[in-house]
Amino acid sequence: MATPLRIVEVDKLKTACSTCSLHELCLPAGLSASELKSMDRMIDIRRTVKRGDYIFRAGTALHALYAIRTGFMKSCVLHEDGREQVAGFHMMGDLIGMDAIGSGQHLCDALALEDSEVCEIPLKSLELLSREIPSLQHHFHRIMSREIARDYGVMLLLGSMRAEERLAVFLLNLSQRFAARGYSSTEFHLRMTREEIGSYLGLKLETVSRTLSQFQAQGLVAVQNKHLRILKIDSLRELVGQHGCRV
Amino acid sequence: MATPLRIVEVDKLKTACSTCSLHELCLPAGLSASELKSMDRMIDIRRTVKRGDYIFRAGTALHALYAIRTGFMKSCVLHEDGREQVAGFHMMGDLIGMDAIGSGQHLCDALALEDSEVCEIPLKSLELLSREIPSLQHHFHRIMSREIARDYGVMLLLGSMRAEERLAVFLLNLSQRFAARGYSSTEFHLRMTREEIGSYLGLKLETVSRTLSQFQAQGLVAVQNKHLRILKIDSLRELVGQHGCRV
DNA sequence: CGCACTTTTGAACAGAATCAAGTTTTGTGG
DNA sequence: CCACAAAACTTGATTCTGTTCAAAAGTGCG
Repeated sequence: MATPLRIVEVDKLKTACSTCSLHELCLPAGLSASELKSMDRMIDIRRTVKRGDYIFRAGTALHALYAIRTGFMKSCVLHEDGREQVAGFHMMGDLIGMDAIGSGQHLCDALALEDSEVCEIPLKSLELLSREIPSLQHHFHRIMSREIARDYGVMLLLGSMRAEERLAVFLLNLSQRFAARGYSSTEFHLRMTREEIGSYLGLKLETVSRTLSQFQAQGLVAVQNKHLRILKIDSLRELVGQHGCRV
Repeated sequence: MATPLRIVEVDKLKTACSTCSLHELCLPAGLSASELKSMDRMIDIRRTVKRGDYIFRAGTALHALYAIRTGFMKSCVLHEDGREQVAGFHMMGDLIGMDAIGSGQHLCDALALEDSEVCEIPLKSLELLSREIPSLQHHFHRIMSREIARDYGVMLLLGSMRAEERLAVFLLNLSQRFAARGYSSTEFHLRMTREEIGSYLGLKLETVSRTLSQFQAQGLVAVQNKHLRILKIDSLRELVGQHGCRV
């Protein structure tokens, strides 16, 4: 029996690892003391990035993957003619830069939407250590796979959902990710502009604004600028998939 | 200087490996005889699938990855409410099933659009062998990364392109993939229906049909049923990114 | 404190979806 | 090999969602 993909749960995140402050990468359980030490050696380079700084840019060579310790960032895919689109928003515990392994060059820009801190993880070191620690190897594969799964969810969103649904999915996804990190699932700050939300969802900023206003009028959320409170999370969930079943 | 992503070249494919008949997976060069033998042992299970057969279904446990030896298939992401969307079309040399590593369950259906042959690659074996053969390990990472890069391209397409551009990108992409496999880049059979093309591109089948007719009227292509000939490939390329720069 | 950026909201417009009808192709069984 | 039914495709007319254009109000950063 085929279980349908639940978009809003695509990137469930496990608990954090206090030892190395990396989340996605720290999952492998049951590591020995020496293995943990190797992990720490591998990810010892920390970088602080200010709001607006690039972590990496499209076209530059891949030096390392980056695990986000704190902060919030976006990645943008660029098209030849100058069009760009937000490919994802990333927060504490996310690993970014994996798109560059294939060609050795980054295919997107990654920039900080607020002052942030990242850990550099040299790909060579990660691969080296992966060969010694099977659970790390498998874990890394799972992280890459989850990124693919997330992308499939976005493709579904962009390809077959109406504006209201897209925004609802977006809010539910943020909610769930904040919750997984120990923050409130119903009240949070939108670190990005309406335009960036629109870019991610394949909508214009006006549409995002209008739809948010509509949600507020319906009593689903309370928005004030970047501060958002989800009032009826179940109604939001119902909204996704109920309307616009254009099969 | 940031080099923008060229969608139509996202999944460039290298030459095939005659030894094991796997393409994406066979790239690592300079393997020793014993390493090649290990590779062959790992991928010794072949499966023939008839047109319409599923290779795997969403919700089922991940048993193996599948390398396509011959044939043509699609993968479909499913939404809770029954909506489904084509997430990709796959042909000789492609590796599918990587979305399932994260959760251990497939998130999409994969089914054959024509009689095909696939090689099963047990994930455990692949990870085991990867630890012994660094070039295989890196190569596998590159394959996963390329899938992520492809997804970013699709996101850009779905999020910011108009119908004509989407179809042009689609045709150029097919053209280039056929060319990379030694087939004609200008003349090929569309193995999928208009509806499946539409699903992949976030369009309705009528729009796909109309746009194809329009391309034909403009002398860009010659279509007859599933047979397609690209007449002005440069015009198609110009079409992408020229129009509809809605930044 | 002021200027630039962001957001909201309205009105007109455009592109693609929907609805609908007719045609062609394909696959199956006699 | 042909006949027939089902599936796939094309094309037209209409509708609707989201974009575009525009203007005003609000926010926040330096």
